Amino acid sequence: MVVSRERIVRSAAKMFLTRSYASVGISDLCTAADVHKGSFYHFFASKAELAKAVVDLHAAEFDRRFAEAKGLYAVAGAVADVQGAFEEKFGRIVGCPFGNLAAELSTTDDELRVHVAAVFDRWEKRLVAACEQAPLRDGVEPEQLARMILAQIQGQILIAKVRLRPATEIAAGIRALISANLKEPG
Amino acid sequence: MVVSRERIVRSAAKMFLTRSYASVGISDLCTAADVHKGSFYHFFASKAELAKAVVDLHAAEFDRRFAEAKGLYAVAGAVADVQGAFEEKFGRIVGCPFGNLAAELSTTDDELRVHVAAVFDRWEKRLVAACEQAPLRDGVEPEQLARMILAQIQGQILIAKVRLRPATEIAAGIRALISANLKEPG
DNA sequence: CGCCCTCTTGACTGGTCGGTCAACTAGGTC
DNA sequence: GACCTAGTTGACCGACCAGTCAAGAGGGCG
Repeated sequence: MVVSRERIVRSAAKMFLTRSYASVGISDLCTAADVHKGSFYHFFASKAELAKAVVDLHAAEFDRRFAEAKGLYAVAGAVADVQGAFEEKFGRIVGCPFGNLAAELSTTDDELRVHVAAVFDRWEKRLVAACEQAPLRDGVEPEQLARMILAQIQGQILIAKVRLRPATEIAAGIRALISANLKEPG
Repeated sequence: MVVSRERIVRSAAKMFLTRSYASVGISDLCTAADVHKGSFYHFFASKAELAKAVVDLHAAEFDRRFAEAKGLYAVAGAVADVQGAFEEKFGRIVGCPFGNLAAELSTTDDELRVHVAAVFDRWEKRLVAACEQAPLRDGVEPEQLARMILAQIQGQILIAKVRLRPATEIAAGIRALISANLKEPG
């Protein structure tokens, strides 16, 4: 059934977020997903392949949320919503699913690195589009601002994770960056 | 001798940067540091203790660099210098030593998380001081801007690592953030 | 019924992991 | 010389790791 594969990916997504990639063993994972080892390797050639599938799962979820968000501030809101949902589910900020995996694996698993890079590229493109439609202050380039917003999102999330700060603080930082670059801070 | 302990920490710092914490085994490490396992455990109670020592090593290096940097733009320059040095040494952006370890371990090793959080706190305090002496645009709070700069640094480094971009791009993002919040962009 | 195919089961493997240990060396001190 | 301490050596440990595999279950289809 499709169900088993999905259970595996969803369990992995949860466990990679609350622990880390390396600290989750295939056996742990199979127990959590109520699946046996052989089944796991029926669906995935390796643990690394699973990581890519987890990225795809999160990317699909993010795509859905971002499609609804119109305007720069809505992007900040979408990030805050997602992080807030994680916070509620896990009791703390657990980091960005992409950023976490990228930070841990991008030096050792180039395929995953490229996979995450593609997510960031798509994300940035959408930000550029939103920037182009916003009333930016003179001299502010949409591409430059989009990259700054993406970095701000990743940085705020990482710092909130390390400091155990609430998701609301993440959103505040992103909004402040946006308003600093608009003609009429809204 | 003191030399052995130092060789271990320096090797670990290098290997954690170019690979990751989990992917470096104690045996790998001992080989690289030309030390035997027993010696390692003479100096460190566990691998986790080593991680803290590595953070301390990097923190000392950063403190030295930052002490010289006067003014907000100098901070951006200091970050660029450090990342540029890593880039030259390793042939690519390998990430922030603190951010990398924090991202990988802060959910599973609370002591390390606190250790890195302290580094960020000190770093931020210095940024606040620099912001207070800078001609900020009206309505910009030094504390808020300092947190944004810290997040921008971490985010830019992480994204550069994932995308394999040069260190110069990191500096550009940080400088753009600063100039967007100054009265007279320099 | 027999055949195929997808999915499942769980025992198994070889290797690596972090960590332990008892024996040893080398200086310093009295 | 006797003793202490700091550092070194490398064999050793049990646990766990990612990954394998042969056997089977069960549904669809002729």
